[in-house]
Amino acid sequence: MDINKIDKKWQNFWSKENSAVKNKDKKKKFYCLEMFPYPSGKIHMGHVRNYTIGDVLARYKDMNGFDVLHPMGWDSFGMPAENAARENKLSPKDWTKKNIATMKRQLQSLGLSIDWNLEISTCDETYYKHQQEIFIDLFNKGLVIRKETYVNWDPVDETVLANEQVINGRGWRSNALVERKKLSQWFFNISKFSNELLEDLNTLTEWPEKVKLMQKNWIGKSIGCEINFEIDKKKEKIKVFTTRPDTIFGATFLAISIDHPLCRNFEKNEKFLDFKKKSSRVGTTEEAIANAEKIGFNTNFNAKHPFIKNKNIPVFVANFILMDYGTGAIFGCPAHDQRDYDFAKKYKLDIIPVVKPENEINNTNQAYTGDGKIINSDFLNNLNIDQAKEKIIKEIEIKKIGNKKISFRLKDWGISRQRYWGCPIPMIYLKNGKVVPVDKSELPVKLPNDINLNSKGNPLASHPTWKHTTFKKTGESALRETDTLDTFVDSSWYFMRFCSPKLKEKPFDEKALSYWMPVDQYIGGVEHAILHLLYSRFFMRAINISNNKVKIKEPFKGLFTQGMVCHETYKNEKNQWLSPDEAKKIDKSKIKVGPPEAMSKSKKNVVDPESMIKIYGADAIRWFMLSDSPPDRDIQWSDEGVSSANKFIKKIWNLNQKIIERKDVEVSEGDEKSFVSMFNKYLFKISNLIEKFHLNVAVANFYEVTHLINESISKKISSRCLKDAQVKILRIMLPFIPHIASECLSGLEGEKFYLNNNWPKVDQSMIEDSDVVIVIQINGKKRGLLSAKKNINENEAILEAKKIENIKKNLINKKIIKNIFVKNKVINFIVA
RNA sequence: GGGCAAGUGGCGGAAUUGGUAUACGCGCUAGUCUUAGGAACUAGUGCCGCAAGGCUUAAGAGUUCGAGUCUCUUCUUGCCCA
Repeated sequence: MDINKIDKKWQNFWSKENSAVKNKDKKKKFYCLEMFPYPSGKIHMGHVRNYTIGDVLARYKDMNGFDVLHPMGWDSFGMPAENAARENKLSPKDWTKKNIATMKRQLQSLGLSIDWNLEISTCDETYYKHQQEIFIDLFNKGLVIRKETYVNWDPVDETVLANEQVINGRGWRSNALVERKKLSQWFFNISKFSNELLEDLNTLTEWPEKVKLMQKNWIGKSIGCEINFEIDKKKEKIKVFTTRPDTIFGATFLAISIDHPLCRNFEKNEKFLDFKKKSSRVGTTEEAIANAEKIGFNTNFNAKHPFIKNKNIPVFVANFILMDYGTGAIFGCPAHDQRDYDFAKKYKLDIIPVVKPENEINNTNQAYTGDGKIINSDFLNNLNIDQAKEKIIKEIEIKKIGNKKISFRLKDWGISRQRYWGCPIPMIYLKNGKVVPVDKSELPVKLPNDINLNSKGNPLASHPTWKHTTFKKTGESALRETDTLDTFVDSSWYFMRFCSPKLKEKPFDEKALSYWMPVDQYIGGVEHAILHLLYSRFFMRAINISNNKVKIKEPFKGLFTQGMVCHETYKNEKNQWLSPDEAKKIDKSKIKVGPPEAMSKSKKNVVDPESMIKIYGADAIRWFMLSDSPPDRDIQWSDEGVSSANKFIKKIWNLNQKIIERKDVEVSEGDEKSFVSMFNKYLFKISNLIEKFHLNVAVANFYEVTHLINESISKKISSRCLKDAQVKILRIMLPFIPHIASECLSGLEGEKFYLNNNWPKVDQSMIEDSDVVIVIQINGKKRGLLSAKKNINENEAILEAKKIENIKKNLINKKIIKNIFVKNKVINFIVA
């Protein structure tokens, strides 16, 4: 058996006979989608796992009579192409093309049931042209806005980073310390949908709770209120946002952001400028701010406490207040907020407790943020926190000094990137200062090929001619926007494009879209739980607004997040990482073995899928990926595991040969019947397991059923019956190990086996048992088993149970107080 | 610091509604065949014990005739947020 030959044979067959293999009478559509890869060079084991899981489902649904859409594409814009291009002297386009060719070949060598006719690539003009159209549509609907904001500036990559691209104050790719910079940027108005995106999570019943919770926290709805504080010496008021208005009587200071308008008063104040410098060194992430030392600048203004007569509280500028959260100002209640507490301690401000904990023991070295009764608060006293919030908001509204306010953590999505290898933003700047969309007839705005990637900053901006254009309507000269779109935009609608990937006139055909969408099962890594999925949910809604023929709101009906592929890590005596291959060659005593971690190039604990496929064949790799762990948990790569998968593949083949060659034997009706019964139970069980994504358990049952058939070869069972079973089991194994299953099936049934590749039907009459095994317990401990007719009644069962030797023995000299009888399951004798 | 998961043999992991804990795979042990074995096959393999038997799902309590599964407390690990 030449595994590589078999792999090739069937892969060729599938690519040629694609439509013939597909099911003929379709009942219902099924859109099976795995997250498309970034073409970084080669596929890795994570891809193998992701796409194998998806392939099992796609093939399973196909065999069950669904009209299956199972496409693949490339998320092919992005910075690595630029970096690699600089190093390799290949243009980003050529580098990307080369990688796609390699990875496509590798994916095809896995035998995936992907319809490659639908392939798309986000860096193709034919794709990004439509993205530019969508951008303009959204702009015209007011969903694209331009605003000046503070951004996270990555000084190494010279680009703007989204908050989520900043990890521990550093750029996610460059690892450079991120700076604050004020820039004019394009934004998608995602915050407009905050509440909807939050509320509609409830409709996503086929999403993991974990992911929904992460999205919920990310959107971060908080109910609070705004309060206007009067300032002495000044006419204007300070508007404060708080989620804890119930603690207003504990307010002992106001704190405003460095970017707050009131700070203009100190633009020439040396002390303030000094303070500003100090605090800009702290990052912009919430985490960095929370961990940084709290420092402040005393404005010497005083604010009037709105509920306590003649009480004034000082106004500080503080480094832990962000202008783009709430109103950029808060009232500080040190007793019940840790940041305020730290600040108050430092500047010796009053700390007035207003919430009394239910269970005493108030640690006075920190703020108390738990539940309790309100104290020291005039008309709020004795209320609990929720009651107090409600009452104080009412009071504030009556006094007309503020109002209830719902605020969200979710910010608008900044999409401008100062990069070359991305979708050009189709906007132009007119001489009169207006910014208008490019005329749709002029799309796509193409990326130039002659580009100098070694220029500082944005290569498109430094291109000599590219940005010069004319405004079609008037013919006047104009300048192009030189920023490109965040690549998250590319992946926010690719699943819509797959519904009509070749369509030239528009991004998608509405009919095709409403037929295929939503994606029935989306499969990918949990690392995209927040951003990609949230952005896609936003896009679907935005397109609902720009195109009234589209009615679908949620793009992904079902979501499955698979675990990572892990491997032990190895270090040599010099503390350098070693690859598994290198580690094998070195004396074991000289190697430090670390715990399994996600495969990563930096730790060198990677295994190359292509070389594994060459050695073991695609099926063995697929089988191993599915067998060792539940799909949603991490899996640990092991050589033993793959080699045992390989053994199993060989065993299947050998078994198949035995069945083909088996002569007819004397048949025992009883043997055959019990075989068929057991076999049908497996069929039933395995189908259920696949539906529930318990693929590793399905694999375990495949082992069992294979053993069953193997053992039955020497029994008095007709060859016709065994062959029938073998055909059925190969059919249901086909989604897992399609090459060897097809090879064996064609051996059993001839080349045309695929014309009838429906999922085998379970013979329900064969899985109903006439006998059951009842567990006999004494005082809850198992003491015996009773085989009996199904539905045996209590009296009879107890009589039979007492005849069992071990039960008799254990009941000697004991008084039975009570019998517990659960039909077909258990008898429990309670004895004194 | 907060939220959410999870904790079952030497390892990966099974276990409809509470009803035979440890399926299946790896590893290990012994044997058969072989010039050889990192091949194949057969048998065994949770722990303690010679055995009878007892114990066992992170630890401890609780509910129940009966708990891996439900409740509470503690510990540990992972993820997300701060």
